[in-house]
Amino acid sequence: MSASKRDELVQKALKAFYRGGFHAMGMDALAKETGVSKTAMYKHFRTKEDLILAVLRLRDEQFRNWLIRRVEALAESPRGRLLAVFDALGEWFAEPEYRSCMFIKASSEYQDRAHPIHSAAAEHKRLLLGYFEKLAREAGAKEPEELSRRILLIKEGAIVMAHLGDREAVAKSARGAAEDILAAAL
Amino acid sequence: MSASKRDELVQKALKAFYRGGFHAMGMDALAKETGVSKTAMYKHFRTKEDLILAVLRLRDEQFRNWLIRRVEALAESPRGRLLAVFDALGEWFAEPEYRSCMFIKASSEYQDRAHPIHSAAAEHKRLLLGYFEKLAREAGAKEPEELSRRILLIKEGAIVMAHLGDREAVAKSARGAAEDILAAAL
DNA sequence: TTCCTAGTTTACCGATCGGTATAGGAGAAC
DNA sequence: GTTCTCCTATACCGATCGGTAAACTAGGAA
Repeated sequence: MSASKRDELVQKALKAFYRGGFHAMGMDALAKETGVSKTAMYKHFRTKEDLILAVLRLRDEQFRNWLIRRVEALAESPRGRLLAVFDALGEWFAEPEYRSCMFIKASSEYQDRAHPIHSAAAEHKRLLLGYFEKLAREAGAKEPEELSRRILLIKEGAIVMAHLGDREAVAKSARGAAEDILAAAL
Repeated sequence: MSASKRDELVQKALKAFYRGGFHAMGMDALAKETGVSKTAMYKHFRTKEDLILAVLRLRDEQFRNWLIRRVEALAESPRGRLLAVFDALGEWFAEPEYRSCMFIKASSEYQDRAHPIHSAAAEHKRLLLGYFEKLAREAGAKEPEELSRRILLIKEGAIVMAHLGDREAVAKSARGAAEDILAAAL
């Protein structure tokens, strides 16, 4: 089992599902887009669902690594980093390929809370919340748990609205909202 | 063309699409769920897309009417009403049938900004923004446009997170975040 | 050389997709 | 009673769905 080919498939499938949606992207179309034959895909993954779960695992790792790296490059203090989250988001929104959050879309298409895909989406948000909570604690917040929930709320709202409206204005408003919330919480 | 039968179809289709998703809910399954024959459905709507657009029009009207009615019942002052938005949301989240926002899901499945379904979702958010802006203006906000954007941001974030995590905690945090933002904006 | 592995192409499976055609039934209007 | 409207049920269309079977090829190891 060539691990590199498998990873290549997951990476290309990630892009394809991100652009096309999970139900709308069929396995035949996926084979054509990735350049990997259907037979090979089913050698690596028993079902489409398994492939999607692998895609989500990759995306979770990819996104959180990117966000943390970016935030740490943009600001030094914990407080500055909580705000830098929204500068990083602004950069993401400015990419022409931006199409909302893969996990929000996954939970939209697989709504049952018991479904593994829905759970994977929830887990991603939980991990993000953990990072924000760490920053909030370092920043000396009175209630770091509550502050991190509010930061996450604004982040998710920004992602949704950036997909539907003026992306630049959304990033700015989100940062402004975060400033107000930080001012009240520290 | 019996208008009442048509409306009945749209109402039942709304529930079916809300539970099942747009791509996942096929026209045969829809006929079974609504009790309306496929032939009759295609007498009223030329395509599935047309039916979905009618569903979204109904949902927009339904949701905004409900929200405005609820907000006006919960508080008298414009400031209080901006906060009551999140009490109303909390009531919505508590319903067992709650499954996120139909328009967020629509824009997740139809991502192209030029697609009529995506546009309908964007329009719904624009109308909500208008309502919040009116309240912000009445409340005497320095920048009502900016304040309304921030309120909408928190509302959308709350809807997403309520779909993925602890709904009660989300509603509370959203209200708290809105309080901070109102305090800074008025 | 021989064998195994990892991948390919092509074709196929039953089911479902969105959409249509046909025939007929129930009820109101004339 | 007849016609028109609105609906039904059933069957069908070609295309695509997720998934599988079979035969083949290229490369590396024994």
